[in-house]
Amino acid sequence: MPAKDVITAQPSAAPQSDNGWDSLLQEISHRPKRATERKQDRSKRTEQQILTGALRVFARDGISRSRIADIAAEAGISASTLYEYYKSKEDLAYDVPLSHLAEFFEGYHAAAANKTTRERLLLYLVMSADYAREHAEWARLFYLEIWPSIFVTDTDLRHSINDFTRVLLFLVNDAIAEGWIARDRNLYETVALLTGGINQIIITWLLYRKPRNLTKAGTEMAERLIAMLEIEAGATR
Amino acid sequence: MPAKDVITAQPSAAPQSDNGWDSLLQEISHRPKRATERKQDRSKRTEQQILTGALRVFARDGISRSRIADIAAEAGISASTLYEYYKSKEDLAYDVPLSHLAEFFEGYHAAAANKTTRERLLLYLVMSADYAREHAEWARLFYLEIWPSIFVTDTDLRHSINDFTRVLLFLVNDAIAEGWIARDRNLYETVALLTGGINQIIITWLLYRKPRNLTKAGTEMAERLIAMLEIEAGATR
DNA sequence: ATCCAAACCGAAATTTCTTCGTGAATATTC
DNA sequence: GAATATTCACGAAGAAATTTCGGTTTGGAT
Repeated sequence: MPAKDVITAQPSAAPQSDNGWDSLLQEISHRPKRATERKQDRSKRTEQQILTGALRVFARDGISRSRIADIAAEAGISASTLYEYYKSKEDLAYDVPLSHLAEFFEGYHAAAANKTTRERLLLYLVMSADYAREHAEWARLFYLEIWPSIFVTDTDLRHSINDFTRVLLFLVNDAIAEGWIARDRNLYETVALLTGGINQIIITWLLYRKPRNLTKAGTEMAERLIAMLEIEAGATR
Repeated sequence: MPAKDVITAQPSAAPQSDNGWDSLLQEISHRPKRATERKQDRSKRTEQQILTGALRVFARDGISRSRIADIAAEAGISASTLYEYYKSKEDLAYDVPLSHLAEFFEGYHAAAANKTTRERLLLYLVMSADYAREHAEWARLFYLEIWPSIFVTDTDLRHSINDFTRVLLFLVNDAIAEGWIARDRNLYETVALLTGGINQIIITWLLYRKPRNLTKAGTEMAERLIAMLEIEAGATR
């Protein structure tokens, strides 16, 4: 079944291509962890402590200023032991956000079940903002350092970042098929608009703690964006 | 004259408060350079060569991976000499984008003269994208490393980044006064929408070179954003 | 031409990341 | 449950980069 079918499918009240949806979210929230799994319980614990400590230190000092020695101390191990787990500081930095991303997608997948496309889109934007608020350290690392970094070539991470966009692409596609987002607008431009709008709110909050209430602001922005797209579709119909 | 006047002023065909506009752009495009000016011609040349070399190396390798020795080599000086000019690598990284920013604001100020608020807003967004295209190395450094960095405390740079938003705030304020942007919408949310939309296009271009034609995509996005705001204002009037 | 400050550089110090050899802890096999 | 193998941990040494320091050269005013 060519991907084009998603675009040319018939509009319907319930979101079409639910199979595509579930398999997409399935794939996204269960991306394989690293190939080499830890053998002993002790080291699974240590691995978790490294990730926790690294997240705290990276978020506090930024990747560049963070010191391996500090992270190791947070994790209660020596610096050299850390190299048994990650081959470099960069490698560690790029692994830290992955588990949170999977968690987000998993939570979203569950919350979006049995919803219309419009509700799913709204929920996605709202949950993005809300997850950033709930996991501010992670959000700092992810939105301010990882996402914009052109040097993220680590494939797992790059995939996960692209997944963020893929979900939106899927939903906007459905919305176009359902007729409430303008068909004659560039698909990627619409996605950029949605991503940009919500991310800008998140980034501003991370940098300046304004707006005070990120959940409220994210919801407002999400509702406004969707309403605008609907009006636009109506105006050009 | 309190700042509120900008908000409560009468709508008019030509943009009101042109004095405020000119003094804002004036201030923005002529932020003071560093306090200690170089004394000899030779070192003014060297300073320029450092900035040029640093921009190239930072854009190519990223701030973190860039080496002072490489930058010094590009500038044709020894590494230790570089420390006569900048007290650290970070310091240098944060100084590099400043002159380009001033140049952008200066160019915009000239281009925006004798235009309506709507034209000015459109021009601002379009020129932002276009300037990034024309100065891709600078844009990489600025949009992907500097802007999102929470650790930019260097006041000059922080000011300049905020200036980017201040111009939009000013224009949206005028547009609200003129009645073509909804008054009942949060001002900062509208600015976030504009900034986010256009930045997302720029960032995607920097990361993936898509869309191919950034100027065209930026123009499309800018026109769409403004049209949406106008429709929104009409719908809620 | 002389003098002084500014600019420059090589070498050394410092800081941080990373590797390596070895010993301790844990799991597996008999 | 002892012997063996594997995994995990660490201190010390090595490597790579930033930054400092002392002394030399250069530019420009007098």
